[in-house]
Amino acid sequence: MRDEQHIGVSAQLLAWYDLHAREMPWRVGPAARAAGVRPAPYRVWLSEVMLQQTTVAAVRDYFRRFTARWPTVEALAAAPDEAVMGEWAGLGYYARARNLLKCARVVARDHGGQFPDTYAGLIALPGIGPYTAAAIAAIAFDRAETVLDGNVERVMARLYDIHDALPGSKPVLKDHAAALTPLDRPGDHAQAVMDLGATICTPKSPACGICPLRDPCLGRARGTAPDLPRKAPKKDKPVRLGHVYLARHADGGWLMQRRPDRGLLGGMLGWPGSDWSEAPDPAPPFAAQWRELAGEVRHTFTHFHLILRIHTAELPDGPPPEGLHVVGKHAFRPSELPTVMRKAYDLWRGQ
DNA sequence: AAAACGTGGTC
DNA sequence: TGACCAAGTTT
Repeated sequence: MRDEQHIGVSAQLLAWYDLHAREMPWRVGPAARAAGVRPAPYRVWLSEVMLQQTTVAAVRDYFRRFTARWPTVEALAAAPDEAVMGEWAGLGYYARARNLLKCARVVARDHGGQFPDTYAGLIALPGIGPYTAAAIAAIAFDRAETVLDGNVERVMARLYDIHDALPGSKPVLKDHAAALTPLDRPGDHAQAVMDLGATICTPKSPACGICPLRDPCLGRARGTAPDLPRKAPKKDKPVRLGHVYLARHADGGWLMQRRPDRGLLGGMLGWPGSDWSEAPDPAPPFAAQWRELAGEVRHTFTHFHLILRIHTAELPDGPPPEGLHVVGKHAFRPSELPTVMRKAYDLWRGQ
């Protein structure tokens, strides 16, 4: 339900956004927006997928490189898998890149290169969940859908002083967010709430003094805002060990492995090696005098810490072992490796 | 429904 | 310096 209180809050928010919206490569400027220009659905989709669990600062350059290399969804759909995975390297959550390509190919093949313009049509596509479907529908197609991301959850929990912990409180927070969603400019409203959460209503030490919603905010009035939203405690991360093997040919090529299309770092290029566990068996890809580098790579994934030992040897002539291939000196680009694999290469380079 | 799934910045 | 956190989705 939407009453005068909600209308007042969303008006405040839009007024603030018109003055303080941050420049982003996927946004259209205020003047063009006022003239009714909407961002291309392809660009909205690409940016929203990149922004899943990822900061604006990290996404900017990736977005620019992707749109320069693949300006349309048809161009992206026609790209080889390895090119897209290589361009995504370093951004993390690589299932996003695999689903991005799947989605582009469905849109190109089954929808004539046009993204569906409804929540229901969008959420049926790979890699598009409730948040992203609502975001694209609102921002690209001006539909009055309500987005619920981490920012919106935090802003709603504080604005209405909701003490129930996430994720159980999601439905209540969504109801509040929906009541605020205007029929006019729903896309700008969605981006306004998220910008507010990212710049003013921050997780720690929110800037309530300069917040456009300081008057109606219950959390601020009651002093609870900085401690909201409550969340279930996180589990601690176990430590796992692993070995990787950097085999370099005299001509400068490297022995590498394309990881299987599912699971950790799925679809990405990497070094052959052991499994990652409490007590991994060393697993050199061929028999040789392997030399263990001094030092180690430490890397933290979402759910475990990894300590990686790096081994190196010269790669002999002849066909590579089963499942592996040689990446030539000029084809090898560290920037196309996931970060943990690039760290292993950096350690080798520094020896 | 809970767990898997990356990374870099921040305090 | 290590925990927390970011414009979530999939299984």
